[in-house]
Amino acid sequence: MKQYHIEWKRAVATAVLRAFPDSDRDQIDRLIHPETPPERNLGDIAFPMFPLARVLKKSPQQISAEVATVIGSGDAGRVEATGPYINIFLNRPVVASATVNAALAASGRWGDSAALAGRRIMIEFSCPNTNKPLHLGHLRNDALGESVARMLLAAGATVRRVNLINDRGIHICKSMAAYEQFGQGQTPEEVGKKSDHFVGDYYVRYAQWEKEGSQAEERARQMLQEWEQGDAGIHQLWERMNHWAISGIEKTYLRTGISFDQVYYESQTYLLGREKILQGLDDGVFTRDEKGTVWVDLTDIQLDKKVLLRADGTSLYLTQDIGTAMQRHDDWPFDSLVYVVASEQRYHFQVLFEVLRRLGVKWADSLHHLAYGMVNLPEGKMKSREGTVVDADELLDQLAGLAREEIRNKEREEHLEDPAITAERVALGALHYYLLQTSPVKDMIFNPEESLAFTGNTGPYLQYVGARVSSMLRKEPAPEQVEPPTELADEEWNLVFRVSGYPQVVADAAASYNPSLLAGFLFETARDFSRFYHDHPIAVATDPKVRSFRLGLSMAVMEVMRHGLGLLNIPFLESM
RNA sequence: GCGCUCAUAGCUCAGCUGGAUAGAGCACCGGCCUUCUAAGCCGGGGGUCCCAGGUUCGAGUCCUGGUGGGCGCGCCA
Repeated sequence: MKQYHIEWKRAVATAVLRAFPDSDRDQIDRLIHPETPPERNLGDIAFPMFPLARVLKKSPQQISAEVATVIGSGDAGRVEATGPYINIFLNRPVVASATVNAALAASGRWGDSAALAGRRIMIEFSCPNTNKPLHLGHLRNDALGESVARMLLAAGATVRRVNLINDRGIHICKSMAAYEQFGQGQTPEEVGKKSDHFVGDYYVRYAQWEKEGSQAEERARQMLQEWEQGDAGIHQLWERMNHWAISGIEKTYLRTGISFDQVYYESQTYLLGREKILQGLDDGVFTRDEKGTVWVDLTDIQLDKKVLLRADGTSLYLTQDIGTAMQRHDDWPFDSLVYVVASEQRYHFQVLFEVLRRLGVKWADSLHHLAYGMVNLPEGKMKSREGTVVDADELLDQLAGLAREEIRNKEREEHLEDPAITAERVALGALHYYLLQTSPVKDMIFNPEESLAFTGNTGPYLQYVGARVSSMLRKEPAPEQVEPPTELADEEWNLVFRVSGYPQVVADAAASYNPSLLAGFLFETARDFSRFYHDHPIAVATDPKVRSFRLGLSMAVMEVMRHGLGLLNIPFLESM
């Protein structure tokens, strides 16, 4: 649709110049912008004339009337002055066939663009701890990271997904200490438990143990020291339990369609950064106090004083992040690095980026923190201590179970190759749509009942529309290309608009790292199609020319749905 | 206390760079399956867009100041 906007803006600007020969072309260009009229019967593209009123010293109504007369209507479209607006009615049959044919010719790639071509973008997300399984918060992080990565790819960028596994530190030692104390050498296989949950149970057990006495904390701290000193026995235990945790988490990734191009481990990166800080100290960017602690003073930009290195020379979270950022840029020089991390860490990233800037890192301004809000429950915050944390695997099981039941209730089992697989995909669609429909910056309330609903503005609704189109096109395949129809109903024209505007929506959503823009667009597209499907015969239309066009249009819509759902990591279903 | 962030229908959320009567889903009420999958479609009620100023031809959208919620302000990560 963008092309039509540009074409018509040019036409309107030219007409303004002709109607008002004294006006300035550049100024006119700046003052007019294409918009979409609130209602279809007002036109397809609108140009408000308010901004011109001042420079042309005439009322917007007069201007639009005069300009509309100058442009006149032609094959490309009809022009109408409505009050202060110039409204354009496009030539529906011409635009419709051009749009549908472009989408069909793209053979599954309609929506891809070169908007971010040539840009190398690294995106970090997930970053789990190896002491417990993934929970609902991780699912939002993963959904966002994966979806943004896919959108960036579609917009033409070269993308590298990275994960940073938090596999060391006192919290990891806690589950290790509890296992040492109570585990009796058992393995997840022996007790028949998913291995990350097995590890997580000991993390929970540790909390109990800690309440019972002071031994627990002492042992955990001691363990951390032993680990850092390279104690063989502790490292063996550490590796064993990390393996359980990570392999379990990877199963969840596999199940939810999450993947990475490179995985970093904190145990291998936590020492990085120290040298860079010392370098900065030499360069006078940082200061060292009498105790030997290295500081950075950011009070001049309204931030705080922060410690970069402890007096004993050991690193902190911040130190480590400085190191990993540099390491990553060495590993894979990027134009931009996006960190998908909860918004509670905003301050940390401000400091991190500023410290890198002061270290003279040229690409410091290319770093971006994609901060997303918390996931809360209707009754309030998730609290691990109160056991209200929603476990990722359990949630997926629950969703899949309900989807399975729904399939049974609708008597769809005999229509499906494997109802269990379909149920799993519906569950994933419900979850990902639910998590991505809200703007990332906002906190969201995860209402379990609502997330399990399969009607209305939900992932399964989008999947259902896709399945119905697929089913129809299986019975009556679409033509490879369509002829301009003699006329178009509003329901068809709405869909042409959707198909036409889709690549721009993907590019915008990618550039703003915001999958919710795409989610909203796909829902509206699905709704428009449902209405079209309800109101007009498609495969069963009697007029072969009408049938052919509608099948082509349906195919184009299906391509949009398939492509778009893919970007949201929602399985497209041929049948459900 | 300081900083960041959010505030739109009973509930959950949209509202693109300020533009024509503020939208959706859920819930509630009422219609539509001998017809391409009813996980659907259509209709109805329901809103001082937190408050007060300001900028503008025009503000849910931008600015300032409040109010309320969330988060942050560790030599934790």
